Amino acid sequence: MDIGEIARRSGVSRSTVSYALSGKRPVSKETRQRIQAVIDELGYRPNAVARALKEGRTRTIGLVIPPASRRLTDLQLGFVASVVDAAARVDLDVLLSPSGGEHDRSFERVVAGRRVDGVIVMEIRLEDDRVTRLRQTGLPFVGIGRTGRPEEMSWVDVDYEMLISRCVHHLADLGHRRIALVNRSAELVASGYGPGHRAQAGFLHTVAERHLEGVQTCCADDAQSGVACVERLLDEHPGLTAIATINEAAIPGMYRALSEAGLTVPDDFSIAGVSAQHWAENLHPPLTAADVPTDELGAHAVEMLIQRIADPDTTHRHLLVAPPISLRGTTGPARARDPLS
Amino acid sequence: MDIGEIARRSGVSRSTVSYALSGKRPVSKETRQRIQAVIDELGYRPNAVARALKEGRTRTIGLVIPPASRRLTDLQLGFVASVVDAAARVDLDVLLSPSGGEHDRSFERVVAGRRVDGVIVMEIRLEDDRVTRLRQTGLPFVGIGRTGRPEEMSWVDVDYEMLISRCVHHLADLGHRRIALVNRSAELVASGYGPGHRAQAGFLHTVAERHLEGVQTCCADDAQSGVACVERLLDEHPGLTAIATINEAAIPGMYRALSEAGLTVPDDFSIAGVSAQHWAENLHPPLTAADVPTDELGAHAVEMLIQRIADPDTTHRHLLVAPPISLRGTTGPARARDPLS
DNA sequence: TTGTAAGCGTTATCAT
DNA sequence: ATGATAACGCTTACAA
Repeated sequence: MDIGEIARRSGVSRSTVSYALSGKRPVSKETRQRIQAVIDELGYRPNAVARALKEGRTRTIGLVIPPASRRLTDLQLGFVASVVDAAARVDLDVLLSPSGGEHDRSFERVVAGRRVDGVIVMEIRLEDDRVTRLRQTGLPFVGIGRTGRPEEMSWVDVDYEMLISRCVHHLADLGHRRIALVNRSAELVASGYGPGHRAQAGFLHTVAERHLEGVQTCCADDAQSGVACVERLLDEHPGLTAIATINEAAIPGMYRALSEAGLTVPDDFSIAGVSAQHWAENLHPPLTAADVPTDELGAHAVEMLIQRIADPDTTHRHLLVAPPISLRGTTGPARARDPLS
Repeated sequence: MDIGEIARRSGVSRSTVSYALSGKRPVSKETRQRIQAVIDELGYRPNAVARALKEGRTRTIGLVIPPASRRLTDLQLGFVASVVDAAARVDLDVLLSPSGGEHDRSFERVVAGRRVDGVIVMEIRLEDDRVTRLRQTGLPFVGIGRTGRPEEMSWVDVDYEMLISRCVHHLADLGHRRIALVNRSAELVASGYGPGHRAQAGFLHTVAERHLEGVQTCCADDAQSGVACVERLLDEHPGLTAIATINEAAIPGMYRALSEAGLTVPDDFSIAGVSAQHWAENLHPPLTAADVPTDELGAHAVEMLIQRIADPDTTHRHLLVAPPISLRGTTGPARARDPLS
């Protein structure tokens, strides 16, 4: 059943049906009602594909997520949820593209095949092939995260440099002198993952500024790795009393390793991080952390994208958030660790 | 730039370009190379929308998820990931539709607008409007979950009835006599959520069979509710020594409430559940649970859907899994609780 | 081996 | 107020 069918049955032309539906030109009340009756009877709905072809837009946005095979972190999930939610609110559909690996067939399909009006890209690297490709095609896009030349694109991002710096300051204020940064996975950081590098930068300059002893390490995004990471840290750096981290997925493991080493948090050891709010709250003990407002960021990304789709030549907009650190249960005054315990 | 542009520049007709691309009819080596050169130079990619209109299929499947606003459980996330993954593997894109609430505009758009070739629906109720609607439209679909008349549709599902029954048997074998079932939220169950009802059925008949004292309760899908739920349970049923549950999101809260009540797991209290494997493993202590193979289920759902798309009239297929219970750290021999402690 | 042309279901520009 | 008709970009009979 197509628009022609409706036209025939209501005794009007196809254009009249189209106009009755869109309201873009006046249609007499009687014909409109007659058409509507037929539509209701047959349950007709315009074919979105045909409309997209004709109109040159799909009313769909692409969301480029990390490959689904490796589990997404809670923060990433928060972004996905908020983008989907914000898009649904303005009647946009979301096409998922799990990309970032090598042969991004899905990415190419979505982007080069013009299946979408614009794209939101997650987990951006300082040098990012997908961004390069998007720029080539001219398809409007917004990053959740930014490249090394951030002026040249629209993005929303978390100010990891600032946040880690604040964490370190906070820990230093509590008297901690030996502090570790637990970063995301080594591969991710090596591949130029922005937050990893910026967290590192924030860590280094604050450690220097406060004359602390800083050690940084990478850790894969899971609890087991968190355990191994902290065990190694405690072993190699007996004087360590605190951790700052952007690796939320590893935190439960850190807790475990600490407690198995006989250390209580926050009495013997402090942890401060960057995380999704509900995640931080639901940990036990609840994590002292900067709560990333994923909802706000995702909604803004969608809004920016819509604007770029409407007018691709507007100047780029940026949103960098540095939420305050919420004091919860994992940071306290430094207490010297007995290297033999 | 369209296929006509490529045709012009290579001095052939548009159909030749199309055939050179699809290989559906032989094209001489020279012309093919000439065409390919032009394509490479201009970076041409066929417009997926036009192709979809012509071919009558979109090479896209819809995935109907619970509204993104209320957080998805780990199990749900596991399904989403595995569907996206399985679809990507066979070059299908996934269009997300957060539906199930009241105003399912997104669902209507996707389904009635024929934006997809088929749909996978999550969180199916015993009576499900979306299933009814899909049946009306004739669009191929597969459920992750099943309605009250499961023969009439294709689905994959977890045998919650069997699994909860096994949990209860396991706990009974360990000597527990007073056992609670912690279900999903009251609204969900009231709305006819299949797993909730089937878990209940399994619980009731096994409790009867083993002559146990069973109490069932609902609990929202979050840690806080888990705390409240267990507090109430301990308060109202002093003899309770074990819980069986399908509410994974509430488990961290249950742990907390138990430990705050001075009860250790599994020495004083046992818990057995149904959950995603990594979730069960990463809890502390790791949860004795039936590990739902989300990967297998998601992949099967996609495979079934592809088959139904290819031949909408094949008989319905079903996959009901009842993974074994993995013994981990949360179940042990019953020990009488001191009602005054 | 290649070209011509119809048609997928819309929307929108002309007419009337 | 309404109708005829030309696109949108592609695939695929049907011809040559």
